[in-house]
Amino acid sequence: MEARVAEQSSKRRVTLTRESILEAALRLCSPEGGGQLTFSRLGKELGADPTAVYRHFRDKDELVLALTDLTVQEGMELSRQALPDGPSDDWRAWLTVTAQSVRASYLARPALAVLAAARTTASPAETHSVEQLITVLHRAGLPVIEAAECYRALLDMTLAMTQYTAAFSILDRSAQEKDEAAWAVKYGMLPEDEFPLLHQSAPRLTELFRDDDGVFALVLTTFLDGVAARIERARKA
Amino acid sequence: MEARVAEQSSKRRVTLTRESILEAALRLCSPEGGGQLTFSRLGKELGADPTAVYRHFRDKDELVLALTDLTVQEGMELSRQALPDGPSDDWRAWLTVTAQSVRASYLARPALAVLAAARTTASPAETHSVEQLITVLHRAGLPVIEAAECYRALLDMTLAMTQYTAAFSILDRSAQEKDEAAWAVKYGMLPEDEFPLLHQSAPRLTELFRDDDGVFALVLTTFLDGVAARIERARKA
DNA sequence: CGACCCTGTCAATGCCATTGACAGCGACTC
DNA sequence: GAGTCGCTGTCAATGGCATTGACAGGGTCG
Repeated sequence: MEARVAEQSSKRRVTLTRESILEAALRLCSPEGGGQLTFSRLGKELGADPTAVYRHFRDKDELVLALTDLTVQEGMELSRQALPDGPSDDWRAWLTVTAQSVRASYLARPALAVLAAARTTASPAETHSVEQLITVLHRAGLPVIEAAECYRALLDMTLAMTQYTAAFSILDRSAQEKDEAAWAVKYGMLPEDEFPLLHQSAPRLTELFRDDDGVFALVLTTFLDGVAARIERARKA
Repeated sequence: MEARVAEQSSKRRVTLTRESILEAALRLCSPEGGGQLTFSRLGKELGADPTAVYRHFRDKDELVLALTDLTVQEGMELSRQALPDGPSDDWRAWLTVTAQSVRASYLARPALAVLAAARTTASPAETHSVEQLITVLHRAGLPVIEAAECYRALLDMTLAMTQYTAAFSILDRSAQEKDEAAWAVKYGMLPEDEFPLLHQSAPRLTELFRDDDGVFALVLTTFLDGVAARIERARKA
């Protein structure tokens, strides 16, 4: 390694590492990076032949898996910064922050969210966070098993809805507008006498159409209300 | 149209209709039909040239949109059969049945669920069902707007989680097992002293791993508990 | 110094959606 | 009833994609 500088960059052979590839891939997944992850783009981004990546990841699936790991991990990290060190008693804040952090990490890379699809990351990224989360729920009064179930339910729901949002955000403007227009028309034309309630709530529904974050917030708080009910029930028993 | 019979089937020109295409496409989306929707497969299924479909749908997106419409519609239809005619007072049953029906319709065609991704079907399929659903919630004590929000939240959550499940079910066995194995190992090796609660709930968590329906049921009932709390709150005010 | 492996390169394969030119055929016009 | 037009199926071609196998340079280890 004699520091032969990169002036010959034209034909210089680049050296890839697992890390450099992951980094570049994450960049590509973000909207600023183009929002599409393909081998050819990845090759260009790295200044190497697209197929060189295969030396480090068996196939695209493995690459995506590693990326989701990083992303969930980042989300958990993010939530840790926003939360007090030790397990506090404010379970609601814990769950909210965790869910929103994971969601935010994913939404920063919509392309990844779409590819990740069903892959519930196998590595309980940041196991400590998970343990703490369950602890918080348990201290609030939930039996351990039930607390674990809540954690799992919350995470899956969050991932699913986030991926859903991401998929939509990736569509080109035209498709999005097409959807929105159709939606607005349908709700605007509802005969008031046949669908009184729907007609009455139409404005709110159209408003919610493009507001995925709003819908997510809705689902989340309702879910948390459910958890609260569960906790209360457990305490009485 | 002189009933020249199909003995000349080799070079006979098939006539496509929007309906016949949709039908064939739905067939392809089901696991029995191969579980993959592509133009070439669709062409073969119809006995026509793949590109003939373009005469009836501008592109794949339009086709998929029409298919999701049909599917949600079928789900709503299904739920109507399982429910009493007029709006009853058992809002919980209503929401449960609706969610599970829509989910079932989608899961019968995992390939579609994956393609549909973010496309919240623009046509409020079976507007009557929606109106009824909101009515039920409103009669239970929820303000109209809030009832509409609940409907939207429930539907989106259901669609998102279902698509999530579908995506996983489409992976080949090997990938699924890879995930599962990694998962089990991770949870099995957790040091008990560092992660006491996680260690304790590991069996339940691994059990939930492949049980997407179980997780969905969990999310759903928790969500409904939340709705119940909301209703109670609204009644008091 | 030689064998070997790690890793980047290159050319090729096969699937996919999509397009444009063409062709049969029915309907409609004069 | 002949000509014209438009609807719709066919065919060949394009460009993007993941993936594979043969090759090659260069570093390492014996």
